[in-house]
Amino acid sequence: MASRAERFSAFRRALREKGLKSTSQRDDIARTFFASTRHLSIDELYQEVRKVSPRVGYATVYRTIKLLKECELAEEHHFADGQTRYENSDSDEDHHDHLICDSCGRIVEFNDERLEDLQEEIATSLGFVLVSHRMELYGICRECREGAGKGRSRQPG
Amino acid sequence: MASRAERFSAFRRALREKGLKSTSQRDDIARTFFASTRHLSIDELYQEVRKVSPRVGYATVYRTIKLLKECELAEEHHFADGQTRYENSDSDEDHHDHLICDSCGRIVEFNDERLEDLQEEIATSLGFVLVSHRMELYGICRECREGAGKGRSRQPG
DNA sequence: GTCAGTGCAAAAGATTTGCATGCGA
DNA sequence: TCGCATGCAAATCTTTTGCACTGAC
Repeated sequence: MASRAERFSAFRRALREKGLKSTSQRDDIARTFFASTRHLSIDELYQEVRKVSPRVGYATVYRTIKLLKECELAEEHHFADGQTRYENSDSDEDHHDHLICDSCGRIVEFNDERLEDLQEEIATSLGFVLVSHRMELYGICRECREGAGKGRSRQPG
Repeated sequence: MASRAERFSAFRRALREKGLKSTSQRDDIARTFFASTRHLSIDELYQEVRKVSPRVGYATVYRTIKLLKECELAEEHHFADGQTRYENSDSDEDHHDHLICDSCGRIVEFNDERLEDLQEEIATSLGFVLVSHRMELYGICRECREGAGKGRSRQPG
């Protein structure tokens, strides 16, 4: 798993290769994004970045997260709550899926090779060549069941 | 699998039970929706309904599809293309997932018990009680591969 | 006759875009 | 210097809401 610093370098390198400029806004946004381990919404990222650099606009955050997606450093998720969220992704790392608590919003990542194999098999049997997939499990986590649903209150991360 | 007529009756019955009125607009929208086997976007549904009843507004379509969801007669999907689509659902029928062609947009439904079992097992092992899940596979269908990607052009159904 | 339902337009929320200005290479 | 990047505001796009009028019960 690449460190924050390595990802940040990868971003600068990617910009250079694309002939794009490094700017203080892009740096601040990328650094803030890489520093988070949560699944950030644009608004959360914007609020965080504003703490460091109070003049950045929404548009720049949108434009920069788009660049991060293109560099495969950010992964976009549309979970059931409707909010678009972005996650630090890492091509070195194995693919993972998400298990989300319907009560507190907690997001747990998991990886299961059997699942991946089964998906491949299903796609093939239907005549498809599998390119990607999306899978989310929704349920109630142990803390919420034991605390009668009063776990953390909807703070996905 | 319930027939169109049975679903339509189920809808009228559900409205009555909720103390809501049956109106010609609701009837037209529901009938149009039940007549489709595709995964309709709001706009597609709206266009179809307008052929039958040219004065219905978007708002009524939105409001009616919301009712259909509450009655569990419509299922909402947010596929990767960003468009919200609605599918005829049927509680008599087994749950199914979707396999979507990245090239032509074709949507194939499938069901695999092993997948369901595996999901249950994964959720349990992480301390969750599984409530629901969402799973979509993306790939390239045989027709698009053989036709060099020139299959049907982005007409999900 | 009543009150929920409808159509329209306006509002709201998320994202994108146009444009004058700023700043990195 | 030159042109891409930025910030702002306006434009889009999707979905929801307010309101006066209509129509189902």
